[in-house]
Amino acid sequence: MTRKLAYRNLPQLFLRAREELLCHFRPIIGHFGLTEQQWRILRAIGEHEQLEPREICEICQILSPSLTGVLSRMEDMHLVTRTRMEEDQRRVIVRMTPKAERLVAELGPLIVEQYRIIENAFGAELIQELYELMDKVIAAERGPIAQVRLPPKKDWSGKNPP
Amino acid sequence: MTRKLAYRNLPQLFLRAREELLCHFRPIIGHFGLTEQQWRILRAIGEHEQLEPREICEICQILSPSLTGVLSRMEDMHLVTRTRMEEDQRRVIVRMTPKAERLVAELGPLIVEQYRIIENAFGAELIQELYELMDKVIAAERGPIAQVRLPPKKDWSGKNPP
DNA sequence: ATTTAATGGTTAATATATTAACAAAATGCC
DNA sequence: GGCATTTTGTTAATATATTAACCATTAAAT
Repeated sequence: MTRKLAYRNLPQLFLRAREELLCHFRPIIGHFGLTEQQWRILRAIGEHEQLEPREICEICQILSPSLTGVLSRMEDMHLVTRTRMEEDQRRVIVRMTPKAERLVAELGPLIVEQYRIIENAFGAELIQELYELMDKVIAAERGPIAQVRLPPKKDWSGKNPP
Repeated sequence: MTRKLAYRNLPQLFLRAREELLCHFRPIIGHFGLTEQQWRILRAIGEHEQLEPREICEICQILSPSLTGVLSRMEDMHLVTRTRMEEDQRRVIVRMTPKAERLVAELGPLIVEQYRIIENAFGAELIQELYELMDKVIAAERGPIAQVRLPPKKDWSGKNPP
């Protein structure tokens, strides 16, 4: 049990906590032939009627190059449509197809129900505290955070024996 | 702002919170030519001297098939060694190379320092609360959690027009 | 009116995530 | 001893993540 480093690792804990919850939703989403990201996107569009890719990126925490592929596949599945804007030929509008709306109408309530089950299991007050703390982490106004000074670069990843 | 669904989404918040922290470490890790997962693994081995793949999976929150590739690449980079156990030919021991130990010796303190900076920016008490809540989410003893009943499967992902 | 810089998306290359299927070694049982 | 079962890792196929480079369009500056 030699611990050479302090082992506190919040990002890691967030990942585990996320998985602790997600594992109860994954079966539902998968049952409908969707991936987690596809569902996140449908859900986001469902809440806003229509969105532009960069908005989806922000809401769903997906990077732009990644989103391109996801949307493309969802288009192939006839779940969303992408239409270029007239006034600004760079921008794009993403909308749900009727098919996707029917899907969300079936899937959505199951997710909500599963949330209720989890909230009961975890306890409402714990869930409440979590929301509050997450808000503090995410939405808080903080000045810019300093970066430690980095040493000059060496070639650590080189494929030559040490 | 039509919200057809309740929009509470804890897993999503965990993801954002994680990114809120991780973005301050990514530059450091990248500077040394490592990926986030590679660093997680080195750090884990650094704390335990040696680990078996399934232990790494559990500690680092990486699935087995994914780990196979990561370890393989780290082996190519001469950062870790994989040796099969004599007594049980299925199992494997993963260790750091001296090169990796030097890397950790340089990288580790920078991570710790960056943690201190972040802790200051976020406030020690917030960080403390986060650790406590995460423990409640992760380590808590809870009975099995029910799953909502799923409807019969339809072919939502089919590539035929609705 | 040009030139320049910024914006919104995409492509490319590599790394990781996810699910299913698989293979070999160990374990338990008869 | 022989066979079913479990355990540990891996392979395969597909989806997403990450960084860098790129391209077309628009906005800004001269």
